[in-house]
Amino acid sequence: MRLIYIYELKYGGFNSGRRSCFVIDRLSKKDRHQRLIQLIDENPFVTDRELTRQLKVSIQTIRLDRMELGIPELRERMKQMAEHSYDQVRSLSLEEVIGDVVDLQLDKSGISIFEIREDHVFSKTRIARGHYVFAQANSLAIAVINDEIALTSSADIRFLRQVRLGEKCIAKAYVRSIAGQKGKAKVEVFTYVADEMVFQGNFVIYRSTGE
Amino acid sequence: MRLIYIYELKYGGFNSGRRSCFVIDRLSKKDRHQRLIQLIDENPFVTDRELTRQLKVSIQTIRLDRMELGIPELRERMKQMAEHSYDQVRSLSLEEVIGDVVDLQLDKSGISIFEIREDHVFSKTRIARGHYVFAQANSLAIAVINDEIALTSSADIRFLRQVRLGEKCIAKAYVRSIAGQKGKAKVEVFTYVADEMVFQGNFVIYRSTGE
DNA sequence: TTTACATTAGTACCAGGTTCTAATATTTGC
DNA sequence: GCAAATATTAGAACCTGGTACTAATGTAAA
Repeated sequence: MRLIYIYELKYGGFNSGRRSCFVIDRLSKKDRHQRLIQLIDENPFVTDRELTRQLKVSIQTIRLDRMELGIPELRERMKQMAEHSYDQVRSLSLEEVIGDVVDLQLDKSGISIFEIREDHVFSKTRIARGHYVFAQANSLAIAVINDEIALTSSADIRFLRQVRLGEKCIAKAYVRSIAGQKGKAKVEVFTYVADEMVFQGNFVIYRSTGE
Repeated sequence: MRLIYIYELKYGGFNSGRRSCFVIDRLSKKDRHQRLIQLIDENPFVTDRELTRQLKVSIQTIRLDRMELGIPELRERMKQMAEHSYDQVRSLSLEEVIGDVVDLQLDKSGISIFEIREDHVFSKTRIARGHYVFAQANSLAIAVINDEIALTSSADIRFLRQVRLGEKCIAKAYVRSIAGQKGKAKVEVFTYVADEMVFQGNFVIYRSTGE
């Protein structure tokens, strides 16, 4: 009985004391979650310890909240940002000629080889960025056209399977139609890694002989 | 004397044993430093432990080397990269990546700017190579998808008019559908030079949340 | 009042280090 | 050939920013 009394006193005391605190400082779980998301969004470099100060709850609560919200720890957040920026910087320069043309029969067909290196992959997955595979095919499609000016007009492409670091892409282009003196040529390109087709594209190439 | 003798034996033994190791496995300090710089440059996410394997020296040596060369620890490197990219996203002026992302609303839309320079054009015509315009759009389509792994599955693209040296390409991406937890998202990208649309693409992006 | 949920506390453990001391290995100079 | 200088390795204590887990306690709803 006495214990209960003490508890009641405690409750009462804290209640009247805290209730105002509640209104001013503390938030409901939902609101705290919202605020947490906002704070991390504003500053992704914030530690749990700093969050406890701002939200006035224990560090365990912060961690439970992150768990529930699926927000990774600071280091993981930084890592993800770093990887992202690394990928961006990496994708810098597409070389002038992408792939080595090893065979070329103008207006008929061509073959080029392109090896996927560090620069061409996403650092996390080591899978080639699509535009490199595209660039190889696009360059070949243009090279195979025997014309002063040849430009890609449109393309319909499929990435059939991911290409990984170290793999050699062999692109084969076939001219399907040339369409007269001036106009559009259709070129089909298939890219293989070993026997496996990894990319297929139908290119429409604009061409104009003379000027 | 006996101790010295033992030492000499040891030296001799290790020498003849190690000398070959030296030639095959080990490098001089200078060479190791060069290699260390190279390795960290190639993959900034490498830990000291991984470096010990590659350079065949103890972890203490790696750490002394980093100290001498002023290379910070992995976490600090990641932090710097993260901060750099964070600053980049916040500020408008960026390096020449394949398009500078100036606005990004994940799973919604994004905008990137890419200026066509000498490197990006056919020297003869001064018209941009198609794959650069494609790369800008492709990178943006992937960046706009809020996912661990996002890869281009297929694309349907149109080059509406030639883009010339010095022109600024403004690509706008819109996520049209996300298709659940795992699967394919559709992203539409329009690239403009001033008011004129020069490129349009429909990308199907493969995405996989978690792993 | 009992039950369910929310919050807090505390412990052990981890990666990937720093900092320091100390021993040993190898090279260099004389 | 030997001492001094330099290079390498080993180990312990400590740090940050966490995870994973157990357990107690506070608070609201039935």
